[in-house]
Amino acid sequence: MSPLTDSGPLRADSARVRAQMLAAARARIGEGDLDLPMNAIAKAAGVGVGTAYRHFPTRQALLEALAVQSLAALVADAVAGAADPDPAVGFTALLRNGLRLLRDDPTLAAVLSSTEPPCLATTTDLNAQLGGAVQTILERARAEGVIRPDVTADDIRRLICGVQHAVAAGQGDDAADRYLDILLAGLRP
Amino acid sequence: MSPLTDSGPLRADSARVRAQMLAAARARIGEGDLDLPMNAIAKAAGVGVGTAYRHFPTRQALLEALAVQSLAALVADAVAGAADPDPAVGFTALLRNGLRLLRDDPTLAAVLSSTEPPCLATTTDLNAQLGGAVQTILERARAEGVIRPDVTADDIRRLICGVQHAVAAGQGDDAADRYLDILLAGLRP
DNA sequence: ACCTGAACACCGTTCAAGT
DNA sequence: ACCTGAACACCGTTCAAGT
Repeated sequence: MSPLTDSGPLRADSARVRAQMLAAARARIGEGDLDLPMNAIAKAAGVGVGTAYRHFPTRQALLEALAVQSLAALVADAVAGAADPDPAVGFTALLRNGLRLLRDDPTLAAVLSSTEPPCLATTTDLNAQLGGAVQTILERARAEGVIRPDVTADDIRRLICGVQHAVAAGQGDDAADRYLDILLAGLRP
Repeated sequence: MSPLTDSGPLRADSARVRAQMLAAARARIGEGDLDLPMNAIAKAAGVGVGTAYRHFPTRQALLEALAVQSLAALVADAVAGAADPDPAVGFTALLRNGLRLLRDDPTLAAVLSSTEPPCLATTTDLNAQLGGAVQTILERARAEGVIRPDVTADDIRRLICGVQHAVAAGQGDDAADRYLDILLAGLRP
């Protein structure tokens, strides 16, 4: 069973290698270093480069594996938002939570704003779940008349990534809340 | 006179090398290749790598040199917008023109959304001119009551780069106009 | 079967040697 | 003075050889 199928349990040592690589990559990212040299990560994880490539054939695959946690959290938030009694509250909560997750995890921003199709089936699944939940939120908000009628789930994904980009294009100031507010105001009908 | 001072005329051959490098870099970018390998550009321009580095000590310097045209055009647009009889018109024209220039020139996006200070004095100058003109536009629009009072020139820079990012995070669709509209609506008081 | 790491190609950057 | 390109360090990626 290849790790690439990402279905079924891995052998114990394979899972260990995978975890060590992810930990090494996260350590690098934690130090602000956003690019992930395969050679360096393999060495830090104590495995040969070939083994590293067997687990993550491309840097994008590694990036997606790192982002799975945050992406799953975002899906959970979106599902919760879709079930909120007040559609407007669910909608604003989605944007607020999304922006927070994007700020806390740079790999999520990389995965969410990528134009390429995902490497991992898990990412594809989570993306689909996210799209479904966001669409539900939008339909309910639209029925309530609290958002522009022409906004799609894909628009929301792109716009929230754009706001994150704007927030990141400055020093650690109070921009996040203000920009989120501007986006919310702009999305009202 | 070193080319790095970017003041005063260059010797004829130096100017030729510079132009050849910029042309080679633009050719690469034109093919969608956004990173600029110094070795490859030096070879394409027919000069040694050392000479390439004397002209552009870092890739950021090369990027800024490529962006100067677009940045100057944006400054001109902003100055024109600041002189518009109708502050609201000047303001919307600024955002519209800015987004168009960002879409047409990927190097402008790289330079405008960079958090690092510029390499070239020219970039610093143009940035300052741009900031001044945008601030004038904002003050006039604020006096007219057509924008939120707390929006700064830096916010505008970051937000327009964010919208560009959102536009770029999709296929060639009609997103640019819609996202610009959302931003404009969000910026109203 | 799986893992290793030498090996090849490539890019950034410097600097001794040329003119 | 200025230019050249060999040279060194580094990273991506593959694959023959080991276990």
